[in-house]
Amino acid sequence: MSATIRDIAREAGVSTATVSRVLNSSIHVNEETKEKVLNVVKKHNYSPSTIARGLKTKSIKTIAIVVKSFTMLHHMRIADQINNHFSKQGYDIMMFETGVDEEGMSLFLRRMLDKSIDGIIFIGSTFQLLSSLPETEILLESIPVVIANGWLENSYGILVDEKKGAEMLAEHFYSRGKRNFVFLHTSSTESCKNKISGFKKYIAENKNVKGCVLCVPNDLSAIEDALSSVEYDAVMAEEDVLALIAMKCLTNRGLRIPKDVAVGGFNNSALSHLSIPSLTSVDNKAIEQGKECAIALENILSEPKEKKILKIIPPELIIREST
Amino acid sequence: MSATIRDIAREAGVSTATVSRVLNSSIHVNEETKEKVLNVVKKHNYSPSTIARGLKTKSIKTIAIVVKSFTMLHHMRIADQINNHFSKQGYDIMMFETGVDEEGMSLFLRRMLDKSIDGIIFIGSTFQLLSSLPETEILLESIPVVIANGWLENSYGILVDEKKGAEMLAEHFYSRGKRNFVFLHTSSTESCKNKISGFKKYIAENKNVKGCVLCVPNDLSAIEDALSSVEYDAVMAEEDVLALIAMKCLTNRGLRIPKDVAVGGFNNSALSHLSIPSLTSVDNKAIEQGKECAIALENILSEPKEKKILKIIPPELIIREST
DNA sequence: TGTTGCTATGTAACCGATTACATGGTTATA
DNA sequence: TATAACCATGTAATCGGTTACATAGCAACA
Repeated sequence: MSATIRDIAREAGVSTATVSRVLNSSIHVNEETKEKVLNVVKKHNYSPSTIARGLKTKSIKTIAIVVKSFTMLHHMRIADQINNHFSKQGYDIMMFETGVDEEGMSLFLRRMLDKSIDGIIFIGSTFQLLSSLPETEILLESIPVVIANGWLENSYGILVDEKKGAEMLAEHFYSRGKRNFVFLHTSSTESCKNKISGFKKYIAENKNVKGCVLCVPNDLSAIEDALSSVEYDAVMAEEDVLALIAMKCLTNRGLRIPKDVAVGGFNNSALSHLSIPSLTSVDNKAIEQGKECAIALENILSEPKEKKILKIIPPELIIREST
Repeated sequence: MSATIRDIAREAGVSTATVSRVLNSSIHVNEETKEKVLNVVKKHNYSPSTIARGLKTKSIKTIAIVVKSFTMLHHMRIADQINNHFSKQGYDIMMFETGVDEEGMSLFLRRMLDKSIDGIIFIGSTFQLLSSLPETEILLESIPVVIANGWLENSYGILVDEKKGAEMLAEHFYSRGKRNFVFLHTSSTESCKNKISGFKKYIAENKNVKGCVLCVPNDLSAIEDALSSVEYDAVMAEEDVLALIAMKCLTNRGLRIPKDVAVGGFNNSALSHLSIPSLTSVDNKAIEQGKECAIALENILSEPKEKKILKIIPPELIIREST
């Protein structure tokens, strides 16, 4: 259908090697020939087949981004930054949504290997589970890998200090006069565990503060029930959306926010300044994380030796009306 | 690094053709040979290179999804469905985030052509602009294209009847006793224009209803100003997030929702039942749209003749506390 | 027995690029 | 003038698969 390098070569009266040289401008080519070739190229709107090139060069200039779900906004914000960075450099982005079961994951990793993908970025602490898969070792040997919000030996990890974030939020509750905290969560990802450990640490270090951790199913009435079952004056929710749900439950029960109960979440998502009252949230720095991931991967691509690095980004507490 | 078909062939004592046949099970192969080959394949964890195969077969089994931004949740919900559908069939998903300027778009289309991509799905009415680009014609001839929320001649379009949705919401305002509407928007996409035309149609057909359209910059204080400048008892916002912003402004001014002002949005996003009060919204059927897109593309892939079809999905009004 | 047909498999061309190596021409150096 | 060095370009192998065509073995049929 569309022209091949041979067509161009024939029409320009040169060999395919010369056409290739003109296009990749590696070695010097006579100006005249160069121009002649470029004219034919332009005339036919020719652009070399990525696949054919990839077969020889072992690179198809594409980065894989792996997320648990396309609808997790926080992760997509990270992906967005990665895309911005790499599309400027002529890379394409392949996106994978993986279930979290180990079997699906193994299958996925194996598929990854036959595609000559240049690098992989996993987004989300979910992918910590990679460490337990036998395929992971082979993968790490063959393809540069960066993980956002997680870390594996022999890979490059970008983390936000979520434990610290939880401590900051707890500290802030305290400064508002609250003494009886609840940590509310529906998942039990690594990320959530980190937050819980920060929460518990704060409580342990401040004897006049009480606190408990509530794990609830992701369901409005279940959350309502759970929140009615204990006493508290501050709720820390695993994530902004969950914080909004909590706020809704509290408001329904006639409690005033932040007077009766303070509420805080994580991620500083777009929603947090839209709710009424607006939501205090720990910003987990999606944009920075995305940028750092992209830079990290780019470095590995150009300097294949550097690996095994862990970069920790400090979170930031964004105070709004809910506390 | 990893084994090639020749390695497998040698070790199994057969020719590469036989290995290929075993793996693609096209022609019948002797059971014994088949088993022998499969053993070697399993032993080396061999899986054929997608690229090498693609060079010959002109298909790399990947679908491109094109969106304006990864952070547009409504579009990502559609993408999510498409991914679910195609990953089951062994396809990979390449995702592109494009600016909306024509130049970037042209460049993008050209790049698309050298990748032997099996099909493209554009998500969003933004991509209506394709109709004005010269490259589009070539693209449509060479690759199956489906558009969600838009339509081009010679392509397959999946649309939600947004005009109707706006009328439904207006009708609903009316039934709640409201007579003076505002349509609030920040963008001027095709999608938004459709909603406005439904809004205006309703007003034109109901003489005792007044209404105006406010176009505002996407900025909290600008929206606050705009909403203070006119009189109304119902606000229809282009999109749920904008509706939430409007609700926030109204609440700040001491207006009660829905008693003083009713508010409705579009997309029935996850937020809409979390706000206080929860938000009435026109469900634009992201899940159905995604599924229909995937099915449509799959049909085109198997029956290349069928094209030029337009499928219209009816929206659904989800009534909540804000009206 | 000779022809036909079928099955199982091998041989090698091909997909469309890149690139190591070869070549021929020109210029600089001894 | 012979040799080296360099430049511009062509030739052909190569990447790792698929597949049209060839072939060999065997059964069936007239």
